[in-house]
Amino acid sequence: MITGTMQEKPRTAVGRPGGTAVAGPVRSGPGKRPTIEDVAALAGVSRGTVSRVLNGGVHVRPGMLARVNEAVETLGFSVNHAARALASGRTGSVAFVISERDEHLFSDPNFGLFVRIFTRELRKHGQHLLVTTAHDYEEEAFLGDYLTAGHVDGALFALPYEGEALLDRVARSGLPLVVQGRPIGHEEELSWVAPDEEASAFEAVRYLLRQGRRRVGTITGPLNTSSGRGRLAGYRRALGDAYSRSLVAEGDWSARSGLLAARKLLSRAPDLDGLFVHSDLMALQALTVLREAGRRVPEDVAVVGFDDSVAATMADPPLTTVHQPLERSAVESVRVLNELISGATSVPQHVVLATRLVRRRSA
Amino acid sequence: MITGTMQEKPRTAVGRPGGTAVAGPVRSGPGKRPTIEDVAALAGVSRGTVSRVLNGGVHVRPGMLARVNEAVETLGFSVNHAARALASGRTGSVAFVISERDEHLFSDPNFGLFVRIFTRELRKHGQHLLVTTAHDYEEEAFLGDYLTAGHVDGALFALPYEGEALLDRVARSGLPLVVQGRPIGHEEELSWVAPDEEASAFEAVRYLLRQGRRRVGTITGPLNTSSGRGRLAGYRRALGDAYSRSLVAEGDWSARSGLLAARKLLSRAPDLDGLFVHSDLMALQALTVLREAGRRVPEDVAVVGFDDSVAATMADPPLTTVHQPLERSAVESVRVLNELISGATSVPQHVVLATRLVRRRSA
DNA sequence: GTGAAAGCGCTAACAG
DNA sequence: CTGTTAGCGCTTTCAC
Repeated sequence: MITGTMQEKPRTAVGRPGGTAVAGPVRSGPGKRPTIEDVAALAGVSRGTVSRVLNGGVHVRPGMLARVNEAVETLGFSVNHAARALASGRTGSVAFVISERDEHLFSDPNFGLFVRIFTRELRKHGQHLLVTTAHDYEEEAFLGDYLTAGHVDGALFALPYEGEALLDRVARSGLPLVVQGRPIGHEEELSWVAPDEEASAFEAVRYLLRQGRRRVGTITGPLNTSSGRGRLAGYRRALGDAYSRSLVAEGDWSARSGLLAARKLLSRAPDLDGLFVHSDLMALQALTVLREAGRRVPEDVAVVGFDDSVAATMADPPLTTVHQPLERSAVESVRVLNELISGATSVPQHVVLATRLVRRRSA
Repeated sequence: MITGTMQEKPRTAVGRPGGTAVAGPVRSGPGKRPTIEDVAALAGVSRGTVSRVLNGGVHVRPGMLARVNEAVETLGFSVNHAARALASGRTGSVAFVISERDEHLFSDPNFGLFVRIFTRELRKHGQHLLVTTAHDYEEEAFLGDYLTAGHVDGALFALPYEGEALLDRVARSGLPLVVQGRPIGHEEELSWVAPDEEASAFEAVRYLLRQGRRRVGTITGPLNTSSGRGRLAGYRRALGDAYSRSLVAEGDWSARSGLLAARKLLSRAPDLDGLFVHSDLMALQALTVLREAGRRVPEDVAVVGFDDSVAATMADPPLTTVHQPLERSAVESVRVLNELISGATSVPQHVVLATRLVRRRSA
């Protein structure tokens, strides 16, 4: 229930008529940014020399260098990006492209990690990271305009779903790009970095089987993603003849879907004694369902999750789960992207990273 | 405990030697993007006409327009951003600047909402949103380079903490900018959009007092943010003579800090019968602490949170909380920013938005 | 309406 | 090492 508006005036907009101006460096003209020419004039050198100083100062006498830097300082000069990009053909920035039809990614703790590592790695090459998003078809087209207009030297794509139109378009434009995760339908012609989903799942399920579990179910991620599919494939290979459709329930990474899937599984296979869940978040829900159904974990049902998230350590019981080398993944992505940008490599690169099983109490 | 590496090979990098080339539009030269000149030649018109078509097609005969568009299509042409920006002085993009020393913001559900609304609003003006971040001092300086180099026409700053150096620098560069939340120390000279923190807190606490609560405590946000300070000020004003330092505990928005603060408060003031918490997340922890201490909510202690987050509805009992008009806030920010960019306004704008108390079961 | 031409501010190749 | 110069691709007057 809502009590109503606390404050009657819906908005107060207050312009400040006089007031102190924001302090700033000396400007040559009113509202005009100083150019490299202004710096050259003040330092008493040529435009070329200033440019050299700006680009690392190689082949410049220390004396000149100091004078130029001083002029830059007093003028408050900073390079005009557009001019530099036009002349050099390089922009010095890279986009992290997130096409999120749902809002999954922003609440994903991995997302922040990726941004952090990307930023750090790119900075080593003097590159800036721009996070760009699209939430629907129109925005996707608009973002496509941006990416193909030469704003960036390359793009890092977040885990795509099958048939993502934006990925197609940008790939066709020739912009160097690296995908996080296997891009279904583009495994060959695009570069990507991904954990070994199939092997991870295979090992996780084998681990359960070796403990004598005979009825091992699985709650999958969405099957239009390579993660969901790859993990299901590994599960299936590990189970072999013991595989049965009734042991599989599809989730969509969300907590709610995990809850529903666990219930479905339990009703279809009441003799379930093992469970491999494609994400920790869904696994946590499964734990709740199992408890409510009176099953002990791991005594009655052993559970393995995926992600090695913080939540996994705090679960009751703490979750045995698959750890992905996310940092490594981000680092490799930037490395590959820069090889593509520099032209050091022209063929698509595919990097598969090993995972490891983190054993805790749930299995 | 970690069982070890699942897969021996740490990485598999597979280049694709032959393979099919990525399909793409016709290119004039090898690796060269078509220019406006190529389009002009193909359409049999001048460069100027093509430019006009590209910029809305006003003052161009329909026939020409169609021919040019056709040429654009067959060439797969898209404008070179750098050249356009250099010639026009406008970039068509706006940065959302997030200087997050801790990782708070990315896990904040509000963050995704801001990105979504900003993107939507900017698109109405043909502008792109770039999310940019800095995690430490060096990255902040690097981001400052980016923002002051003319990459963007303006910047939207996420809720800043006191004395944020980046904000200072960018403000001094003259780049149009709007801050989300009152920027402490720059209230006058910068433009900002913020909820009425003081009034919100005042009303929330008065609501508790009107119920006959006499010992109302508060768990604050960090007191180096305007939110924390403003809400504390409103609390204090509402309490009047009943105010006491022992009723105040500072948190930092994190769940853990809420837990600790609630415990501290309860031990310092065992007769507590009301609690105003500056965020729902911290309030949820307080509920747990109160329950563990054997206090019933709301019978023994009435609790009011802040944010009206999803978690508030699912709390036990559902949380009475202050709803902020985040969407409105984002919309206003973009509006003000564009007034600044276009020059329609040259004085700083200050927008204060009303909030409303959402009454549920906890108070 | 349309074409021609003058830059936007910078880099990079070339002399010296 | 440093100055000179020719563009980078586009917008935007200015004539016609």
